[in-house]
Amino acid sequence: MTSSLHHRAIENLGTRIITGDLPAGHVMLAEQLEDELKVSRSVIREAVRVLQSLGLVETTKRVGIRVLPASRWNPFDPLVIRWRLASDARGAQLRSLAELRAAVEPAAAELAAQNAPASLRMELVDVARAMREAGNNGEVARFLELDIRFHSLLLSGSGNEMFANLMGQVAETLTGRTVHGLMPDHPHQAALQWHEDVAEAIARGDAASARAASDRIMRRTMSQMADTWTEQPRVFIPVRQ
Amino acid sequence: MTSSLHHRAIENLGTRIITGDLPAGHVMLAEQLEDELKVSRSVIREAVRVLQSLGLVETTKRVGIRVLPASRWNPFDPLVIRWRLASDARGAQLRSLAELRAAVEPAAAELAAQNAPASLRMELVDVARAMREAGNNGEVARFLELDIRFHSLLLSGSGNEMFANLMGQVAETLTGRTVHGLMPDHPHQAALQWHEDVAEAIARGDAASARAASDRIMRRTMSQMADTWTEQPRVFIPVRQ
DNA sequence: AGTTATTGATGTCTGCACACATCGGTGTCA
DNA sequence: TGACACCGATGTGTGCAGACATCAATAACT
Repeated sequence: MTSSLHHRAIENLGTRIITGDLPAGHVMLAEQLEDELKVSRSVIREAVRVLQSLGLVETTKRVGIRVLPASRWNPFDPLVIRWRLASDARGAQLRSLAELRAAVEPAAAELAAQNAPASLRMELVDVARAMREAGNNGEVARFLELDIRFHSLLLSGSGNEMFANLMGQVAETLTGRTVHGLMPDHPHQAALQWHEDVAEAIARGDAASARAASDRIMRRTMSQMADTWTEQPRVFIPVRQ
Repeated sequence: MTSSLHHRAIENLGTRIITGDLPAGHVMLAEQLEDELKVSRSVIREAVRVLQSLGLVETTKRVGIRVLPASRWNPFDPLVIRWRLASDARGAQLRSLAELRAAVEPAAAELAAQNAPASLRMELVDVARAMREAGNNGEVARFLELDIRFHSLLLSGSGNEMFANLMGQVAETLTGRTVHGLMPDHPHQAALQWHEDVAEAIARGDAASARAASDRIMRRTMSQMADTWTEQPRVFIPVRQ
């Protein structure tokens, strides 16, 4: 099902557009795509419809299927994010996600302290303690698993569905950081403590402390990552008149 | 072109799903939709493909087109946001957007102070000054226009395409707030001053001050709005195992 | 209980008619 | 003679109808 012709057509065109292989302004014809991908019109048409909804292309009668500039892409769409992570812009995408996460997580911690259900608060405390144990024992894989669960619970507990939707992206960045050897085998004691601080503040409903502790975690991760994506070009999206 | 059959089919099904008229778990057949919307199979199929990419439905052979629960919807997609704003969940959607904005704008201000191009910084200062003038003269429409431009410039100047993408939603919330009479004819002097503070801090590259001033604006906005959406039910998205 | 056959829905392909933006030719006017 | 407005030819997306392929849920069978 994942490898239906429709999916493959979307993947093929989406990746080629986002890597810049098909540059903005490039015009394609449906018939030409049929020949190129060796699929029928219906497959192409359905794929183009989806790419259109992602802001990657627009269709005009008598012209064809035109590739849109990056400023028109929907930067929050999971497909777009995945394709960008697999492209040369991987660094810029990771930085954008990290900046978003740094902005959102302290706010999510504050909201979780006010709104999260009791069971979630308790699990958060448990997970934070387990993180310290796994971290001190050098259990890298288990630590990553717990880290992902901690931040997922935090985002979920905010009760803001937009924050919660970032779970997947956060998991991806945490995993990527570990896989690429950017995480020490034994996490810093301060970071472990801050995780426990966040969990306990949320458990007792202390919104300000939860935000402050989460903010410390985010500032630390940002300063750790900062040098890895230096000189990634920034994309300035023009303001519509 | 906006009223193509394809587009209308998406709107029809999308709104009905998001209002709950078509509840999660509800199963439809493509043939039945053809009769209902009086369009051909290709239109239905292309519309369903797009709704599938938004996480609103899934298709299964031998079963049909199944409506997915709200936890599967992509809360960042412009269509989903628009449909939610037009539904009973309007209050909850506005709150989510406000919370996201409150988290993002101070971060955007900080980044803009570090990265924004010079011309943008200068325009930001001009707009902030014009806001004070329009505000003091009770020019509501012009003030709204300038307010939208100010916050758009801020988000754009961050150099983070995800932040910049929120321009549209911010414009919508600011407009909605004015239209619904939640804005006083003469904005508070403190708020006007904070806007100038943000602009001037960005202009001189003072990231910390820019964030602090933006944070004051956001906290004030949030406390103003808080009582309008009291007791809007929160949606907790479960953490995937 | 486990295996196989049936069934019914989506997936894919194809030929056709239509709408309409663009381009080039034609004719008019200065 | 040159510039410009008009108008029809052309080509491409949009929409329609019908066919066959595929595959998973269900029923039938051993």
